[in-house]
This record gives sequence, structure tokens and C-alpha cells, in this order.
Amino acid sequence: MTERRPRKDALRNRAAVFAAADALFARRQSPDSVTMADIATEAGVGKATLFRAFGDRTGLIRALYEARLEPIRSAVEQGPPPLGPDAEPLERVPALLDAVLCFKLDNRHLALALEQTGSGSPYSAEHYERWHTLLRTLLERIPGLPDRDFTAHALLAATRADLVEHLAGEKGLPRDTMRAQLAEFTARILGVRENSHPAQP
Amino acid sequence: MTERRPRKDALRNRAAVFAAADALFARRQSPDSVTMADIATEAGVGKATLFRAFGDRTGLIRALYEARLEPIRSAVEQGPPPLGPDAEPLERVPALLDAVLCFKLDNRHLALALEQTGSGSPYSAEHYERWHTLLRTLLERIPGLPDRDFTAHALLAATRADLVEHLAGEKGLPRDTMRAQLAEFTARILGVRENSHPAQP
DNA sequence: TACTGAAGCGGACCGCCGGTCCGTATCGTA
DNA sequence: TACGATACGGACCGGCGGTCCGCTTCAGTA
Repeated sequence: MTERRPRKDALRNRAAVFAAADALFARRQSPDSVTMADIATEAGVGKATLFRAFGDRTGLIRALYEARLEPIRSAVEQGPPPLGPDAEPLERVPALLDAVLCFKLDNRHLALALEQTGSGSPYSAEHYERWHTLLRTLLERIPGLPDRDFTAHALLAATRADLVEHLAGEKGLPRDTMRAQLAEFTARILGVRENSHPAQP
Repeated sequence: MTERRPRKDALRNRAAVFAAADALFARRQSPDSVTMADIATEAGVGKATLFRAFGDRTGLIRALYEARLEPIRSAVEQGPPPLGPDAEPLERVPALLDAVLCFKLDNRHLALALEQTGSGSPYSAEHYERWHTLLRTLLERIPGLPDRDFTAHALLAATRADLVEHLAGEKGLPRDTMRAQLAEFTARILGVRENSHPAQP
């Protein structure tokens, strides 16, 4: 029952692998052009070390993704409004979607790698479950909306990594333009009828 | 410049391959558990024949998808309202999205295979381009909407194959329930303010 | 500091899959 | 029937995710 602390070299290697994977995903265009052997080499580590630490390729990507997501997660769980728990749903929902979008804009390749990593759809990852549940809960406090469960899925679908990559990456849509469009779309769903000024914090 | 007609055996094999792939994708749960060798064997054909006819795995899946999509495509391009070109945008947009959703419900595994086939995001396929362009065009004829280009993407994102699989497949959401939810969501975007009765043709 | 067993390491190795090659069989035509 | 062109198919290849096992390094003990 006693938790054994991992050894120092294990921790050092784990960090090295994270850094290496991060760099490689950012450098290469296509996520699956990054092989496990590549990451191991870049990290100065044996391939088996990767698999021992993370199980398989999906595990590695998931772990990296969760790590990068951590700041946003804590901002949502204990930060100030409009992202934090003290905000009213009508302002928190757009803030949350904007945060997700910004994260995917900033970590395009990583998000892409996660979502299109063959085994296991994005919907089985627990971070998706978290976002969806939170979003649904917030929507439930806003009157007059369509089915909240589906609506939460549909809104999150508008921030899918490959869509972000398609618009911001390939078609060159500027970051703030896309943020504004998502905000407008969200406002429309929420029934906010005032005109035209999407937030731009 | 003269088009050479393909030989009979080539045509026969092509059809056999389609049938085999269709059956296999429907039978297995995960699309990438279906290997090219599997398809070749099931079709009673050599592996090289697959690659000669379709180029690569993606080409085969795309060709099959387009073939299955053909009825809907023609219903949209030359059928009667509400799907056909004579319908008003306010009724054609929901009809179109419903048709796409139904198609993905009926061809879940195939759609999944196409969208998560690693090379090339779904957004580079020409059938997506077609749906998106048509949808955007229709939205442009409806006043007071958010950015039409983005809205078209976002609406289509709500019918993504893996989302459909997640809701209808794993969570067991009934077909008509999901259709109604998508219809409600769409209506909300279109600004249709009348209450509560989503179509169920 | 020397000892020691356990935790961790790494690269050779495996099975599988997408994709290619080339000798052979089949088609369509005269 | 004969013959060129077209298509066939299974052996083959390179590369990837994942595993195995002999070796190294850590950290507690005296």
C-alpha cells in the first residue's frame, strides 16, 4: 500500500521525453511523421524507456497534452472570472470556449496529434469528459436552450483541432478573427441578442 | 486524348473490392483493424490490385465513401424540396444537415474510417468542400447570421463521424433523438424562434 | 565507503502493415 | 488462332509500434 517514490533518473528522463516530444511535434507538420524512435533519440533515451513510462504512443501524447493543459485547467477550476467558478454562466461559457480555442491555437500540432491518434476517439479521453460535463452544467443554468448535452458537444466540436488547423493553419485565418467568429457563434446559441461586439480580452 | 475503356475483369474486381470493404468495415468495430490484405482476401483478389485501382488506402476509402454518398448528393443537386435546389434556405439548411447526419448514422463505420484515416484531414476531401460551400451559400441568403463561412464549418462539425459514433454508438442515443437535437440546435442558429417542434419526417 | 538488491535502462529483436515489383494470365482484336 | 496490351497476384521490402533481457545506476545499510 506504500507509494514508492520514483528514482531521480526516471524523473529526469520523463522530463526529457516531454521536452523532446513537444519540440518534435512543433517542428514537424504532420503529427504521425513523429515516430517513437524519433522522440527517444531526441530525448537521448532508449525506446523502451518511452513505453515503460507511458505505456504506448497514445499514453505519451495524452500525458503531454494533460501537462500542457494544466494551466488552463487550474484557471478554470480556481481562477478569477470570467473563466473561474465565480463567473455567471452567460459569461463563463464563452470564456471557456475561448480558452479552449486559444489553447488549440497555441498547441495546434499537439492537439492534432492527440485527436487523430488512431486508437480511441477523442471522446473517450477524460479531459474531453471534463470540458463537456462542465459546459453542460453551465448550460443547464441558462434558460431556453436546446438539449444541453448535445449543445455542449456541438459547441466543443467547433473547436476541433483539425478544424482549427484547417482555418488558422492552412487558410491563414488570423487568430483573433477566429476567436471573434467562435464568440459570435456561441452568443447566437446562448441567445444573446445584443449586436456585434465579440469580446477581445 | 482518347479515353481507354477499362477491361471487364478490372471492373468486376473493382466492384468486388467495394463490396468486400463495405462488409468488412460494417463487421469490425474499429476501422483500422481492417487491413488492406483483409479486404483483398475478402474480395478474392491480390493485394496489388487494390493499390493499382485506388492508389492507396485513403483512395480506396474515399472512393467507397463517394460511391455510398452518391444518392444523397444527387438528391441535393437535383431532387425535390426540402433537400433539392428549389427549397428555401430556411428549410433547406436543416434538411441538408439532417441528411448528412442520417448518412453518417447509416454508414457509421465507413464515415469513421474516412475521417480518422491518418493522412489528410477530413477538411481536404472534396466532398467536405462541396457540403461546406453549399451550406455557406445558403446561409448567405439568410439575414442576420454570424460569419457564414465559420458557421457552416461549425454546423458540419456537429455531425462529425466520431461524435455520431460516440452518441449513437456508445451511448446508445436513439437515431431520431439525435436528429431532433441537431435540428433544434440548427434552428437556434438560424434564428427560428418558434417553439419546440423539431421536424421528424 | 563498500555492499547489494531492486528499479531503471537501452538497443536488438519481433510481428504486422502499407506499398511495390515483376513474371504470368487474361482480355480484346484481327 | 495469334498477338500486343492490360491487368493480375503473391513474394517482397522498409518502417513502425511494441517487447525482451542482459547490463547499469540508484539509494538504503553498516
